[in-house]
Amino acid sequence: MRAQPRPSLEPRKTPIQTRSAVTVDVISEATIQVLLSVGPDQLTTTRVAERAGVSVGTLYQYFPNKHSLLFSVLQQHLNHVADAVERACRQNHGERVSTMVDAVVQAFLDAKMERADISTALYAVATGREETALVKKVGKRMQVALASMLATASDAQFDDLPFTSFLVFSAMGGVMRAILEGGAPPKMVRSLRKQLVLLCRGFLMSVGSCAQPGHAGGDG
Amino acid sequence: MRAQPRPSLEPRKTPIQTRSAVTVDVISEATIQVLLSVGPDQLTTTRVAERAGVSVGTLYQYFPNKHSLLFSVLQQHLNHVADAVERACRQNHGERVSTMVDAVVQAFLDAKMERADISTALYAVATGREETALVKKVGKRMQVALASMLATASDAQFDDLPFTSFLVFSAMGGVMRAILEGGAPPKMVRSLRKQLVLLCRGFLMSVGSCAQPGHAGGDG
Amino acid sequence: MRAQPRPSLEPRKTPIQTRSAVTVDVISEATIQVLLSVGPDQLTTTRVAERAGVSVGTLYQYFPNKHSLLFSVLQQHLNHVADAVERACRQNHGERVSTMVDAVVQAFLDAKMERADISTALYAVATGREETALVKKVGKRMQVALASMLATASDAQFDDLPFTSFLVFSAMGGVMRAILEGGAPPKMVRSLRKQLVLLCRGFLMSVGSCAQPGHAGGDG
Amino acid sequence: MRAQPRPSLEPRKTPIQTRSAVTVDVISEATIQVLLSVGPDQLTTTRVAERAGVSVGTLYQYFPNKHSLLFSVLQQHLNHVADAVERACRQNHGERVSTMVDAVVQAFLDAKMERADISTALYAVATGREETALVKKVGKRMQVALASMLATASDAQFDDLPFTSFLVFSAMGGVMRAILEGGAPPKMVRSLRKQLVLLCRGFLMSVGSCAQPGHAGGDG
DNA sequence: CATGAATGAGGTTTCATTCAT
DNA sequence: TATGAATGAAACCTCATTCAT
Repeated sequence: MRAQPRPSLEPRKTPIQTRSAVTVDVISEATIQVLLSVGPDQLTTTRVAERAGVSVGTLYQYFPNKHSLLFSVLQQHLNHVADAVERACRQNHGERVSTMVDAVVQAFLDAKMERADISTALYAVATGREETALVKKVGKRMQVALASMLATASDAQFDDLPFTSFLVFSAMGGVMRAILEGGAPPKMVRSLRKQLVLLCRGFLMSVGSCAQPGHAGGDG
Repeated sequence: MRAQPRPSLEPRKTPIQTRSAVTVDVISEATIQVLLSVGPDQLTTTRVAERAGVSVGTLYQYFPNKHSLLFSVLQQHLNHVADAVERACRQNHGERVSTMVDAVVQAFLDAKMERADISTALYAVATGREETALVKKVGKRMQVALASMLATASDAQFDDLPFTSFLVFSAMGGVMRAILEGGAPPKMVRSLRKQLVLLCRGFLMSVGSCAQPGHAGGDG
Repeated sequence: MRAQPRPSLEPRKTPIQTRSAVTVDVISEATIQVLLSVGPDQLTTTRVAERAGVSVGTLYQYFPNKHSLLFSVLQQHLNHVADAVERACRQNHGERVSTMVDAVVQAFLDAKMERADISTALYAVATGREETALVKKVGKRMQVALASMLATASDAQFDDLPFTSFLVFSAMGGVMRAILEGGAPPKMVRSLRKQLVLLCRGFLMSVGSCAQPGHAGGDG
Repeated sequence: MRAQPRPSLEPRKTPIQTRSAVTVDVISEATIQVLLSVGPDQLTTTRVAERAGVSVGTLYQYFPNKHSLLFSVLQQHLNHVADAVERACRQNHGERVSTMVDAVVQAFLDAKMERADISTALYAVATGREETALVKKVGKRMQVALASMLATASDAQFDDLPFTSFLVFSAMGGVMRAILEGGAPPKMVRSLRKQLVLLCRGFLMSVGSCAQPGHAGGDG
């Protein structure tokens, strides 16, 4: 039987016991590996199970269907990145824009590069409706975090913070993707960080109005 | 891991006669429609043929396999966009950076928005190895055009033009994608153009060094 | 001309468990039945699976493709026959030519007739390149066995044993085929054996030179 | 539409006009070529038409369906061989067995070797019911011719001429096939003729009773 | 809980045949 | 009469999913 009306995406059992948790991780990791080695079209549940060293049956104990497997891996990765960005934002409230940009770029880049293979593999997964929605949702989280940080900038004010944040993140996202799918030239990452900072800072400078010191701009 | 022959992507017969040419177009258009209505995973050659109002057999007369069908549609679209961008670049050699940015953003945005449905549908297609490679290749074309235009800017110079162009395009691409997949808010497109210009201009100002001090070339 | 991958002919999984082994046999037998009832052109994997009482999927667990299924059945049969002939040859080293001929004809005929239906059905299978090659290879085995037995004949010597054996077997093979495809008249088989013996013996007498002068070996 | 209840095998139009006759021949020859170059499984009507330099439509003007095309080619070849054999038999009534055997072997071998490629290609065609029946029928013709010749042998008499002829031809046929499918070693054909003569003669000597000259021995 | 053989709907693709031009 | 684009039934084969062991 083929996939019917897209049943639940929730993992089947919350792994409380250690063994289960390990199994889930093994399967998730195997998913990435298969994704990278044969691509999303050749990814089959059997193949993932094989690579994970478990039987298909076991895989289906932890994930109700193939879709949920991919979805879960994507979700995990996106959340990981968003968490990092949120943390960075939280820690830089009240700073100057330049500092903020440094911090966010750094956090975003590090989170993505930490497991560049995963980041790369997952682009091919974020294809369906639900995936696109998820990407959007988690993206929103980061945008909100960025926006509320920028609102506290000591040296600038912004008109349309939601849209501005949206632009910053989608631009950064586009660059990341191009880099990762292009097969990240090793040392380019170095200069990448600087350029990304320039890109974001340049933009924020353009759209923000300088705030005179001592004049803590009103609205949030 | 299974070896995949992935046979030729070349169309099977070059449509010389009118009827054939029409058929090919009908099929390509149907592909877009199906992509938009059911998504890439539910896209089947049968469905495409149905939507096109031809038989599967006919589809296979013009495309050797499903993959080549999708590839062809993607290629067409990307080339369309790249052509527009190249044209814009060619026509603005020697101008000031600001003008250049305006022109390129305009061209890119228009080309993408002209058939926003196609642009959107195809994100889900640019997933496999070959597709990614194609995106990269056509992207390169645009970057080269941009770079050689920027090299003639009357009011600025750039250090690493290839990388700079790469960044500009991947940033713009990222924003476009986010907008399109987000379901382009109607009037947002207006402001989008302005913001995109700011984004690119801001970045280029940051990385470029002003050319002739005191000589603010008078443009129209 | 189209390149044909013709992928592996190797069975997909060696059936270790009892259930599997049974399944493989059931499928092989069904293949024969279908071959006999509808002929090779109407033989489809679905039909075979149906007849075997399993699903197509199961069939494909054990045979990577239709071709391998037919090949496997052919191989099994040919080996069965060749084994019988080899055994007969081994057991009659040193005998007189007449005895040898009796033994070989008997073995060959019995092996073929034991499952006359299979023998008959498979003629239609030995059609492609690989099948022809297999027939040739297994034929060679029998010829070698025959040749090395004839070399030890107590009452004759032969010049060109390889070619002689080749002729003996291809002649016998031709007769067998004609009989089987003609729809073996029941009692004809009786006389067939005698005639086949005459055919082979007559030929071997013609090409072989008598060994012991004065001892003109009589008939068996 | 697929082949339905095996419609007529008769060529659609008897080619009275020269042009038609040529076309039919061109198509028949193309069939052989395709058979030899890609094998029976890859033989398609389109492929044959291409090779023949005509359109599929034209092919279907002369042959009602694919089956009839193959059947016709087979028939032509078999008749050609049978004609040669019949002629040889007719011309050697009243001769001695040895002469008869020489003549028949010669005729058979020559007819087969004249277009060894055709002979070889067609083995793969004589697979279905109708083809087998045809082979049998034409074989019968030759057997009858042989039998009625042997009945007039000046130096021997035979018990069961039908069966004897059947054996002679099926043995010869088997050898021919093995030689042709084995890829006829060039000079082997020379010795082949001699061996074939020995084979047949040896057998006929065994089963026939010598007739004393002048003594037209009755039967047992 | 784990296993992996079995399932079968359904996708991709072919190709004999027709018929409008 | 020749053409070859169009047809669509049907073949091959895959793979998500289940369930008896």
